[in-house]
Amino acid sequence: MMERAEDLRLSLSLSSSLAPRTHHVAMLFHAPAEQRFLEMPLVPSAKRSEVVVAADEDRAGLRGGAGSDEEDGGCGIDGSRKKLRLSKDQSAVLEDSFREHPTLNPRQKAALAQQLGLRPRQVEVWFQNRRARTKLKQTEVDCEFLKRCCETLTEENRRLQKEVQELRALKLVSPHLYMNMSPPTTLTMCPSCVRVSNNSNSTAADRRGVTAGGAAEDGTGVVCHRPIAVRPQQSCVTRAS
DNA sequence: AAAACGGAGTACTTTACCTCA
DNA sequence: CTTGAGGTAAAGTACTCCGTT
Repeated sequence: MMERAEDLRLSLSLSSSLAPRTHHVAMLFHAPAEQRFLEMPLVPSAKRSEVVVAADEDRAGLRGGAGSDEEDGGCGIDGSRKKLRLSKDQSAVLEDSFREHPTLNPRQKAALAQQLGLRPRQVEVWFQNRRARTKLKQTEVDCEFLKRCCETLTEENRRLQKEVQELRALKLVSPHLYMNMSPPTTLTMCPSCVRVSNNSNSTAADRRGVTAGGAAEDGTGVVCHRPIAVRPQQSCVTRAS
């Protein structure tokens, strides 16, 4: 399906490196390459129908030089809008150019239009739509990333809840053992808790930071699951090695 | 400094065409 | 072979932002 071919063409990687470009495009523009867009490997649209390709080639043959914005509105005799399909070559050149700079100045637009035998307006529209597609893809990638973050935090939360429950049970069963046990080492220190953990006068229970309720209060009313192994520079969710 | 204006960009929509069941 | 649904890309429209006058 066309969708899958498009997906390949638009597939985003988090690499910031740029793929090698063809020379004819690089020579067209003198502005420095903008690298804020992600790499999008070019994969030829394999499933394009023969009919369309033939039509594209016909059109490419017919269109000689650059058209103007006024000429050939792309409408049929009855006023209906005729849909333009860009040829593979045209798309490839536009893609290369897009990787070079996702926005065009008027000179670049005119040069591209002339090179491809398109109207400047068509080049402009292609870039607008291309930016929209890139943004959409990036949004999907971001969404996936946040989903994974959410799953990780949910799992971490589950684990911590379980740990609290186990400690509560242990305290009920054998308080003496509980007070003398060495602290679990699965959590690192939350920076906001350093003040409390550095108190040298604190008791073992204080250092453990777990009250009868399973959590400690720092005097401000804020419940704080206190440190176990202190690492001030790391966040609460960082796992000790 | 504020208003008017134009150019360029984005968001959203429409339309034509393609693929597939 | 035909048809309808769903998807995609090209193009249209409305709006915002920003620099200039």
